[in-house]
Amino acid sequence: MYERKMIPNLTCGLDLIGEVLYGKWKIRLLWFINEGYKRPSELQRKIPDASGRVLNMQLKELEDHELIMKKIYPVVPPKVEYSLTGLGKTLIPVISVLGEWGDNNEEKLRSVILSRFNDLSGH
Amino acid sequence: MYERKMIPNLTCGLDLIGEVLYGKWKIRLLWFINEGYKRPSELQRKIPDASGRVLNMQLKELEDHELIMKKIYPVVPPKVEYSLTGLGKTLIPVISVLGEWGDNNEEKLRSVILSRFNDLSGH
DNA sequence: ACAATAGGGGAGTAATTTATCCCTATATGA
DNA sequence: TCATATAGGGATAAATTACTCCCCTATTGT
Repeated sequence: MYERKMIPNLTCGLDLIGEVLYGKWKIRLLWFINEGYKRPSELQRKIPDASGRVLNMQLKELEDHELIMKKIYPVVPPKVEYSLTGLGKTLIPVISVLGEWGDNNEEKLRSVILSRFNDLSGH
Repeated sequence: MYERKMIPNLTCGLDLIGEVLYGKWKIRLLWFINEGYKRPSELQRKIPDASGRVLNMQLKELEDHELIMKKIYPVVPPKVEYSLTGLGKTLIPVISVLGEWGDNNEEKLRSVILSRFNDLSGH
């Protein structure tokens, strides 16, 4: 397991939210859990670009940060369900704001993001 | 210069905003530019934990993504001023929402973030 | 006997991001 | 003559994140 070597700055609110949301799939995981996709296999099907291994690691971090809860049913084959904690639920409107800004500026953003790639392949 | 090998997914608004805000110092740079700290040396003084080199690279990406504008004065010693574009300005309320969530949950967040570090050093 | 299902984990590696070190240039002031 | 301020960049190292491969558990169904 990887062990961090640098201790993060936690001087302001932006540092704090950054620390818990930074992670390629975390926002999406929170979103889908909020929409009712609770089981790891369901989340995996919603996010096929990520491996199960990686989703699992990010879910673990979300759990450690107390944004989600994990319920393990003692059955075979195993059954697990995630749900948002109180803290996690308060993050949903924040994620909405992010998504809305992206949606509102979709064309412009897609254009500027992709133009950097075109410039690179040009030489 | 590093050249990306994987093309990002840009399927929804969350992908798009993630692409332009992902970067350790970017949100802070936007925030301080909005507060009126326009020159590279001023920004460097506001963010002493980052090297000038790194800030410069992130400023360049913000500029490529058309969130900020760069004005170069042809004087010696050189003078440069950054300012938010129209698109960049619309991001300020979004960043506010992020910061407020962090501020509102400051104690809780600090606690869960740091407890992971304590657990690690425990063995 | 064997595959399928559901969740998980170790080891190793690839991709990416961030940091460090050391240069460039020019004018001003001591 | 030498340090300072100002903005920047190349090369490389370090840190971090994400991925791939292969393994384990136990039960149900074929």
